[in-house]
Formats: sequence, C-alpha cells, structure tokens
Amino acid sequence: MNYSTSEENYIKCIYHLQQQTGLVNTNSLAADMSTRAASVTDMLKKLKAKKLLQYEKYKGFKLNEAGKKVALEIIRKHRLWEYFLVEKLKFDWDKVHPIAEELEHISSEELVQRLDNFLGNPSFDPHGDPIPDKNGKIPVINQQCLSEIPLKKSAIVSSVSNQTAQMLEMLKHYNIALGSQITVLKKFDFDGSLEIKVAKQNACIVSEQVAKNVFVYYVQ
Amino acid sequence: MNYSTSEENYIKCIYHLQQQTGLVNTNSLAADMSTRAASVTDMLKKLKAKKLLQYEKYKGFKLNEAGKKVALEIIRKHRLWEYFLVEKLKFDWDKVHPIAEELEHISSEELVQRLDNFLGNPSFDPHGDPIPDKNGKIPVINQQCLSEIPLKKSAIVSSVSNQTAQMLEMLKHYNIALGSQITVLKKFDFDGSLEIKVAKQNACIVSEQVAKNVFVYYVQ
DNA sequence: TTATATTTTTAGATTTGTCTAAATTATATT
DNA sequence: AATATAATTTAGACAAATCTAAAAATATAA
Repeated sequence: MNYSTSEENYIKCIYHLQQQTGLVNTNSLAADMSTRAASVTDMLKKLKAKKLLQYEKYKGFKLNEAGKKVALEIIRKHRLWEYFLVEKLKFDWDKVHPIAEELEHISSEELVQRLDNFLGNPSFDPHGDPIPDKNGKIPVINQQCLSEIPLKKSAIVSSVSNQTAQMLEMLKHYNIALGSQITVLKKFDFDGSLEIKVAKQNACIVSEQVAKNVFVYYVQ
Repeated sequence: MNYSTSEENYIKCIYHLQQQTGLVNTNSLAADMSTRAASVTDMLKKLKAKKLLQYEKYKGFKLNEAGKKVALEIIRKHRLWEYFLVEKLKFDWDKVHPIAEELEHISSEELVQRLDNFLGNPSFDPHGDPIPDKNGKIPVINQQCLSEIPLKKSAIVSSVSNQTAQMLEMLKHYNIALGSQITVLKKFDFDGSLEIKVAKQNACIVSEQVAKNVFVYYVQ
C-alpha cells in the first residue's frame, strides 16, 4: 500500500502521541499538526477506511498494528536521513529536522535499505533517537535521565529530549555531545543544578532544566 | 519563489522539449507528461501567471529566462541525486531515474550545495549528462557520436543517449562504461556496424544502433 | 477556397486536503 | 440532575490538479 505525504504525516504524528498517552484525541493531534480539528476528523475517517486506525467517533483513536508498522517505516526513513545529513553532509543536528521531514516521504524501499547499509546500519540518529530496522524493530538502550543517576558513576550521553537550537547552543558550550562521558560530582538541592565532569575537562555546573533533558547510559 | 512538484515537473519537461524544438506544443508536452492536453493548458496558464513562460493561446510556448533558471535548478538536483545513488549507494544506472524524480523536489538549497560538495562537485551524472552548477551553468564537452569518429583515433565514452535497461545490458556485455577508452578499427558499410576495441580487450563488433547512442570525446 | 482533420482551449466535474461556522456529543460545575 | 463549557463532528465551501466532452482555432487537402 502507498500513502500520501499528508497521510504519512498524520500517521507519524499519531504514533508519537500514542506513545505518550495511549489513546489520542482530536485537538492534541490538531495542535501537533498545526491544523484544525475538523481537518483531523476528515483524515481520521480516511485512515480508518484504510484499516490503519482504531477510531470511534468522540471516543479517541490510536493506530492498530498495521498503522504502527507504517509509522515505524516513516520514522526509520526520517532518522536514517537525519543520520546521513549530519554524518555525511555535516549539517548541524538542529538544522536537519525539516529536511528529513521531506526526505522521509521518498517511497523507494530499496533506497532506504541501501542508505541504511551505506551509513553502516546505525542504531541511533544524531539526536540519540533509536532507528527502527527494516522489520520495525526498535533498538533499546537502558538510558536514564542525567538528573537521576547516582554520583561519581561514569555515564555516556545517549540522547537529548529537547532538540531546539537553544539547547544545542548550550550543549556546545558545555562541550557535551552524544557519546560524551559524564560523571555527576554533586547535586545542589537549592535549585536542582548539578556539578558534572565532561570527559577530561574541568568540572562545571548545569541547571536542572538542562539535566532533565539529557539522557545517559552506564558504561561499567 | 517556491513551486509545487507538479509545476516543477512541467517546467523540467518543457525545458527538455524546447532544447530540441525551440517552441513547444501542447500535445507533445501532454504525451511526455502522460497527461491530457486540457491539463497542460491549465498548467500553462499558471506558469504564465508566474512569469516563467512565453505563451500565446494556440501559438505554442517556451520557458523564458526565469523559467529556464528554475528548470536548471531542478535538473541540477536530479543529476546530483542520480550521481549519489550510483556512486555512493551502488544502484545500477538504469534504476535511479524514478528515485531521482522524487528526490529532485526536495526544496532545501543548502542540501543541494552540501550534496554537491560531498560528491566532489561532479560535472557529469552517471549517464554522462552534464550537471549544471549552482548558477545554472552547464559544463560543455566536445563530444561526438561513436558512429562518426575517424578510425584508429582513441576516444573516451562520455554519455549514452538511450538509457534503457536493455541498452545497459548490451553495454555491460561489451564492457563499455562511462570513461571507457574506445578505438574504432573498421566500419562495415553493409549494415553500418563497427569493429571496435574497448580498452585493452579483444576487438568486437557493435551494431549501428548501439554506435548511434554512444557518445565520446577525444583524448589526444 | 472550401471542407475536413487536427490541435488546442473552455466548461464543468472530480479528488484530495484543507478551511469556517454550525451542530452535536461529552465533560465539568453548581 | 440540570446547565455551562469544552471537544468533536458535520455541512458546505475552496484551491490545486486532474479529467471528459464539447467548442473554437488552426492546419491540411481536395
């Protein structure tokens, strides 16, 4: 089956919302898609007719297994292209999202598979988000929020949940990137800020807000 | 200015047709676009309104300078992506056209420029067609048809005008690729076929039909 | 040069995806 | 439980891109 760009954008967006909330409602999807609730209702009917959606009028909705499969294919393409843009074309990671939004709708399956191989079958995109494989299987990583790890335990940065240009700027300043080694030295109860050591640099202090958006996994 | 995928496809197609015929007529564009004459007329009005087209009802049409500039940007993207698909993703050259037809509509200018640099600023695509630079300048090559070059003169294959899978199969069999060195040893008046030597291989005979679709340039 | 054939355009319909405004259903409040 | 508020859907309209069928313009041929 082949879906329009618009259908694919809805599918992807529903997927992300239902990951958080289980059932999705019309208004939140409209907000996330920057469109009107009436337009969402129109599309819900189409996706239900195409058997991608569990949907009862006024009762909320979510993708069924077929819908999730389609969503994961789109997400796979999006993240592989993001990886390509950052690793091969040397884009800054905060610039690649809108371009990947276009590239993810290129339909050739062979293209995706060859791109995957060309890139060395990466498991995570430049933001640390997992890249589903061709069967829709998502690599899992045992990650924890930087603000919650024990003191003195060495950890590696695996993803960043706030992916704005402002956040990138901060992380660049701290010299924090995906793969950076971090140890938390002290937690200040006053404002929740942390004293951390990034790799072999001098210790520094990050705000609770920053810490809550940085995810890490343990090495040892 | 930003154009729809449909508009871009028309612009590109008009460009190719007017390269051959000067003025383009409705029916031939409809044939090349696999659409109806009425649809072409509709689009011509739009492109004229957007000041890309010289068009008088019933009198034929052609792109003006602004239209040609847009066409060359699309062709540039198409050929850069074809180069990427063949050189980096290892697609066969007869498989890449439909994928490049999709990729050429990705809008980011920065993407095109970075892709160009990543590929090493190639001048010709995998079919030997010239890749316009960012200013729309097309590299010229002094090429001649294989069927018309003098005997014993060494030449390099620069492009192939018939780009079907069938042709590719023949050329693969003869071990002829872009960049191959060819010398014509003898011309048979009986059927126009040529005895040629490809690089350091044994001499072989190609039909007039093949020879007419292979273009070369001289080395010395 | 008149009649015929071909090409091109117009008129009006259709599909997809969107919208506004109004109606309907669900939820919250008193 | 009745009513007010919020969420959702329906009805009807619109723009883009296409189509068919008919009309108009141009080209060709007797």
